[in-house]
Amino acid sequence: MRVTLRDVAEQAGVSMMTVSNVVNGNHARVSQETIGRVRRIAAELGYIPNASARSLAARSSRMIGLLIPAADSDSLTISPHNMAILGQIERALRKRDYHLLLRGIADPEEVTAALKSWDLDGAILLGFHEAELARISGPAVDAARVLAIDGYTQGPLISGVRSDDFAGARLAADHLLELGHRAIVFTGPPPAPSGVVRQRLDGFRQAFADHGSTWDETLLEPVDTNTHEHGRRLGLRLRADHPEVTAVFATADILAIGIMEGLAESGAAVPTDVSVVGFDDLDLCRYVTPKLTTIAQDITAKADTAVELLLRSIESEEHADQPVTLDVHLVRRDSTAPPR
Amino acid sequence: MRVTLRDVAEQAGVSMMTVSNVVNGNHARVSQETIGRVRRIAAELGYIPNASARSLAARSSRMIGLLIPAADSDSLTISPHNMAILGQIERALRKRDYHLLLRGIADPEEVTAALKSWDLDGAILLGFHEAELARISGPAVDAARVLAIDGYTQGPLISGVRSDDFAGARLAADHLLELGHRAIVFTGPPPAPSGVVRQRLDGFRQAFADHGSTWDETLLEPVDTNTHEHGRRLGLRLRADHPEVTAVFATADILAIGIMEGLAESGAAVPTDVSVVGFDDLDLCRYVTPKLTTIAQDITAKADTAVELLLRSIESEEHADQPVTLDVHLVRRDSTAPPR
DNA sequence: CTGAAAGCGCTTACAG
DNA sequence: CTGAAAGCGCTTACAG
Repeated sequence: MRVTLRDVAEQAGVSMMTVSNVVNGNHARVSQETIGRVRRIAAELGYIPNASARSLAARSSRMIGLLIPAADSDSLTISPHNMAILGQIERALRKRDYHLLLRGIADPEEVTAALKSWDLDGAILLGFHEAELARISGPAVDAARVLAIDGYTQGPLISGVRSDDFAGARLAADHLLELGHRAIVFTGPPPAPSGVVRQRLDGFRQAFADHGSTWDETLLEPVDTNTHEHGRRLGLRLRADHPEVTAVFATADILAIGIMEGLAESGAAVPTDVSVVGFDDLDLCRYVTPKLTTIAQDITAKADTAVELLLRSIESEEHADQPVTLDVHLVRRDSTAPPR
Repeated sequence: MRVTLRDVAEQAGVSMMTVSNVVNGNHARVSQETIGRVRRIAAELGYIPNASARSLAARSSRMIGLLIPAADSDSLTISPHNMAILGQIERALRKRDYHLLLRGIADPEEVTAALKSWDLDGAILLGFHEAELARISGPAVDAARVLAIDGYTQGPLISGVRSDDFAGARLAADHLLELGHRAIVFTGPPPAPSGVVRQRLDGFRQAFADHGSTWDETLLEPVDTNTHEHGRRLGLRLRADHPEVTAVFATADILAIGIMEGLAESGAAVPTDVSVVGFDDLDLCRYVTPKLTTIAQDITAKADTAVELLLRSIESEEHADQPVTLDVHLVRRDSTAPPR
C-alpha cells in the first residue's frame, strides 16, 4: 500500500525521527552513512512524504494560496495580464518547492478561511480592487503572510508589489505631449482615493505639469471595467463627444484595443486622426492593426518579486513592509503619431 | 488560538464525533436540536475545519490537482485556450466545494507524486501532448482519479474530455471548399498516430472526400508549436512555397493570426488573396483585422464536463471510461472569401 | 441518537 | 549522532 516514514525507518533500522531528518535535509544531525542508507531505502520503497500529515504536525504546509476575485462566487475573472503573472508565480513557487492553491474569492472572509483551513504558509492576492483589498486587510488577516499584487492600501497589514504606475502614465502622457497632442482623453476604471488608477491619473497630470500646461479634467472618461467592449463603445462616441481630442491614454491594453476598434467603426483612423496608448504590453499589442504603443510592465519581475518577498517574510518571520515598485517603459509602436 | 473540533464539542457539551457529523452534514445521525446548537456554537467560536487533519484521517482531501506541462521544470506553458479552461475549472470545483492545486509538471513521475503527496482526490491533465499522456498513463496512475482534457490516449487508464476535433476540421475544410478553394494548406503541430492534430487532419481529409476530391498531401505544413511567431514565418513564405494555394486552415487561432500577419507582411491580402481559418474561437479572433473565421469550442462545457466526470468517478467509485466529445461549430467572420 | 478509543503519517521538544 | 513519546486535528469503525 502506501509507504510511510515508519516503513522506511524499519527497513533502515533507524528511528522515524532520523528518517524525517534525512528527508527534510536536516543533515547536521545525522551521520553521512545513515543519510546514504536512508535515502537509498526511501528511493527503493518509493517513499513519498504525506503533505497532510506534515502540515498537521508542523503547522505549516509549504503551500501558498493564490487568491483571485470571483464575482458572486460564480466566475473567476482573470485579465490576460494577471494570467501571465499567475503562470510565473506557479513557476517561482515550484522552484522553491512550494505548492500553489488556486482559489476564487467572493467574500473577504474567505481569505482567512482559506489560510486557516489549509494551514497556508501565505497568500498572494491578485486582481483585487483597492476597495476590496482594504476590506480584506482587516484584523483577521495575518499581514506577514499576505501580499497584494498591485495594491496601494495603506497601513501595515499587507505588503505589496506593483509596477510604477505613476511613472508609466507619465511616460505615456509625455510621449503624446512630445508628439504635439494637447487634448488627450484619460480612460480607465473610476479612480479611487488611492490605488492603481489614481496613481496613473496623477502621473498623467504630472506630465502636463512638466510641460508647463494643465490637463483638461473634462477629458476623464471612466469605464466600468477594462474590457474590449467598453473600449469599443468609448471609441464609437469619442469624436462626437470630444471633437477636439487627438489622443487617448487607456489604463489597459485590452481597453485601448477596443477603443481602436470603436474609432475605426466610427470612421476615424488610428493614428492619423487619433493616437492611442495602452498599458501592460500584452502579446496582443503586436497582433492588432495598428500595433499598439503601450507601457510595458515586467511581468516576470512582478511575479518573482512577489514570491520572493512573501517567502522571505514567511521564512524569516520578518515582515518586509516596504512595498516594492517595479520599473516600466514605453514601447513605441504604430498607434501613435503627431496630430495632423 | 486556533479553534478545534474539541473546543466546539466542549462548549456544546457533546462528543467530537457529533460535532464532526454536524459539520459534515451527516444529519441522519444527529437530532435537530443538537444540530442547531452545535452549528451556533461553531459559528460563534469561528470554527474552521482543518483540511490537513481531515485529509489525513479521511485519506481524502477534497482537493483536485490541475496539472499542466512545465518544460524543463522552468516555465508554465498555458495557451490562451487552456487559460480560459483553467478559470472555468476552478469555478466548477469551487461550486462543488473542492479545492484546486495548480502544478506544473516537468516529468510524468510528478503526477503520481502529486497525487500521493497531497492525498489528491483526483487530477485533471491540461495541455499535454498525446505522447506525454501516454507516458503518464503508466501503471502508477490510478485511472479513476485522473482525467485528460483533449486526450485520445487508448486504453483504460485515462478517461477524457475533448471537442469534436474531427468534425471541427471537417467543418473548416467544408467551408473553404464551398467557397471554391481547392489548394488548401493544413498547418499545426506534427500529427502523431493519434491525438488532437491527427483527428483534425483526418476530418480535414474527410471533407475533401465528401466533395468527391482528394487533398494534396504536399500541402501539410507542420510547425513546432502553435505560436504567433511560427504562424508569421509560415505566412511570410507561404506564397513563395505554394503559389497555387488560396486558403489555409490552422489548428489554433494564435497560429492563424500569425499567418495573417506574415501574409500581410509578404504583401498578400486576407481574404482576397488567401483565406485563413483558425480553431478555438478565442476573444482575440474579434480583435484582429480581418476578424478571424474559426471553429468554436465550448470552453465552459469542456471545463464543466471534465469536472463533472472526474467527481462522479471519484464520488461513486465507478469509472466512466467513455470519453466525452463536445460539439463545435463554424464561426464565419472576415478572413474567408471565395478565391479570386 | 450519541460516545470512547484508536489511528491517519508526520514533527517537535526533550533526553541521552 | 540517535531515539521514545506525545501530539497535530480530524474521521472511522465499533458499541450501546
